[in-house]
Amino acid sequence: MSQEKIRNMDEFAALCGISRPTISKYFNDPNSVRPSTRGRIEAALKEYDYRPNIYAMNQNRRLTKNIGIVVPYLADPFFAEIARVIERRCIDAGFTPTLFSSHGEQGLECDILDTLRSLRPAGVLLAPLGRASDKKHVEDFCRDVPTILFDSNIEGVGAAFVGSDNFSFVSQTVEYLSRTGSAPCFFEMSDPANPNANKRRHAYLEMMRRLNLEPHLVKIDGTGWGFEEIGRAGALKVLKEDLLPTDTVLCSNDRLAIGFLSACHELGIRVGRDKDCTIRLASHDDHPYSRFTCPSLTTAAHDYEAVSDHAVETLFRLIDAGGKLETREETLFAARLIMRGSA
Amino acid sequence: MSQEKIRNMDEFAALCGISRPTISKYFNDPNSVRPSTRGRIEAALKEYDYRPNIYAMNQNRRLTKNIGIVVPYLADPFFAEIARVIERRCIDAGFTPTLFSSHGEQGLECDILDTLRSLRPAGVLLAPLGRASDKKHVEDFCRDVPTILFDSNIEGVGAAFVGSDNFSFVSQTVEYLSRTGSAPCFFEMSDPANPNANKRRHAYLEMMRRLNLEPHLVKIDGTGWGFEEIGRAGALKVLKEDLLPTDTVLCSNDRLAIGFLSACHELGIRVGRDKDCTIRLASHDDHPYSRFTCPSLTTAAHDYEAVSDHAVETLFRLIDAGGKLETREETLFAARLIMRGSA
DNA sequence: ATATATTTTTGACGCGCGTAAACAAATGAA
DNA sequence: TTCATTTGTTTACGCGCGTCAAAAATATAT
Repeated sequence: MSQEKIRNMDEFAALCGISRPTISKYFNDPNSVRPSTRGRIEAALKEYDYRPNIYAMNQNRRLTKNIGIVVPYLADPFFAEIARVIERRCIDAGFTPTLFSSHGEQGLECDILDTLRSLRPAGVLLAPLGRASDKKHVEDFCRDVPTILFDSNIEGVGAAFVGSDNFSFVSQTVEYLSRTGSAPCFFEMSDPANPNANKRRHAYLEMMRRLNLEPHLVKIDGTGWGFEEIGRAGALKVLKEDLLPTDTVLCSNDRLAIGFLSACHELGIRVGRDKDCTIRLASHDDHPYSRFTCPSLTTAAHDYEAVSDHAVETLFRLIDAGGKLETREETLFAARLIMRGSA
Repeated sequence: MSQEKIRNMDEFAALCGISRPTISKYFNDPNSVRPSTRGRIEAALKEYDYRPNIYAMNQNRRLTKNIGIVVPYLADPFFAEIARVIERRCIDAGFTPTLFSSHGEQGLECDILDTLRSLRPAGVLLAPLGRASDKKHVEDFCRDVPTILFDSNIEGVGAAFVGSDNFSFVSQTVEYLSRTGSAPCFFEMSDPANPNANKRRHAYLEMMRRLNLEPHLVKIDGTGWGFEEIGRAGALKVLKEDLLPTDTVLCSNDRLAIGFLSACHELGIRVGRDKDCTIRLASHDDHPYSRFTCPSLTTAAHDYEAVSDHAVETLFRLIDAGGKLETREETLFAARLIMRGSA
């Protein structure tokens, strides 16, 4: 490789023996130039390893090749994992994804959207905070920037929503638990941040009604995104004060369940299907750690692949369509029940 | 707020009744203009909510206000957490951090560094993959871009290294375990990706030597970043084949320990300090989930705050100094022993 | 070989802002 | 008031690239 540094596209074009506009065209879409010239450019590219200045590119392009990915809480491995898959797909499609985490804070989510707006991205994949979101702010943003919501829906906001079908999650766990033992109570935060939590509660109530069973909601206190600790503290209280209406517990999500298991262990309560167990516990999400809990967690799994794939594909369609879809699409993917040791 | 959209700094300057260069100066450093003019600018800013075009800014600035943060594996809550803290510090200091995850892949780490190079960041905080890194590539990068390494050191690369003192971790756990029961064997991957793992092994051997105890290394197979599964599989094998030389196990890191606990539960082996427990287990890192395992994990904790703070402060010093430090600094922070249920 | 379609070149302008120099105005102390 | 100092204005240029129109070169079909 030659050592001389190339300052700009003009110099590189001169070294190629090709005009600058053609080089520019190549970088916008390598297939838009004749194969023979493409070959010459790529040969020179190997030789001199030139890269166009992104800032100059993005300043003049009407639309950048950037894609924003926003998740509510990156320290949650669930989001870390889904972000990883989405990131990869964007890169493979020739885009430049940038990852942001709202860290559970409304102010930060707003800041991120403002920053994102000035990045003029081709599109954005946004998993909003949910109830903690500044709804108007998100709405305004989505009006200006082609955005797909995922994981957590805000009615009417964004060009499309891609997520999981909460009823599918809960119906499977409730059905399984009821069929194989006693019916579950539903363990959740009294004031959940995520709208999925509300959908899951409704699904639980609906399923119990269909099965002609009496529903029991066990609501625990706590705010923020430290779900494990909230679940642990709530479970300790409920268990100590003997407030559990059934011996079968269905947690709204896995992170609460992880806390619940911790509390059980602390109190010497055995969880699982075995004879010496007094509690059965199941949950939702198939959190990356749920297979390593003690006992491993019976849960309903997101179809990670399907959600990420479809979210990304919808975004690409949206971008191709110029930022507008005829109608707002909502796509929900079914859950898959994963039976493990806890129930 | 007025509705007319402002296209550029010229228009905004006209609306302020102030010249464009002064506006430009303000955005580079609000304190560089007289308080009275600053007030007028900020008043107009509220009125018209103008934001300068980042691309045009960065194209012309000799140095951008961007800071790159690179971690080896974002789905590991340990890195997610440390990235969160660092991100916040950068924002508060007026920089624009961008987060990247190498996802455990050498190729991706190289790509990220290339991308980062063309972003012309003011500085980079890099936690390299470690042994899986393309050392030459990282070295080349660090020569061109002001970079602080953290978490995982590469000798002589980057302007400084900030991390934890592995000897401090291991000495405390080994001392504690030996004093309160039998001496531990050391449970680790036979081919660990992270250089910290090697330092920890050496520290274990050294501590055992000092205490006049016989060391035992238990090495398990596995590659990649799925440490929990590797730890679980390894522990299953070791436990089933009765290869454990002692009843006290010290894991190289918490994620392996989480897998180990999972295996123990599967085999009906009780872990902890109680009379009916047959194994004591301790580890290192104070992983965010280690307090929720069953039993909760006795571990040596990173001083997250100190590491992130010092890494960021060193980077700011580096940036102020124009990208070069007189000598390469290495700062290590001591661990704090956290006694929980597992040992 | 000729006509037609495709690709490339040339030349030029614009994007929005950084920055420098020379000058004007405001400030503050003597 | 006067002079020195800070702060702001004016003017002008440059950054690296997108993009357009017209002309030239090349490829494909007849």
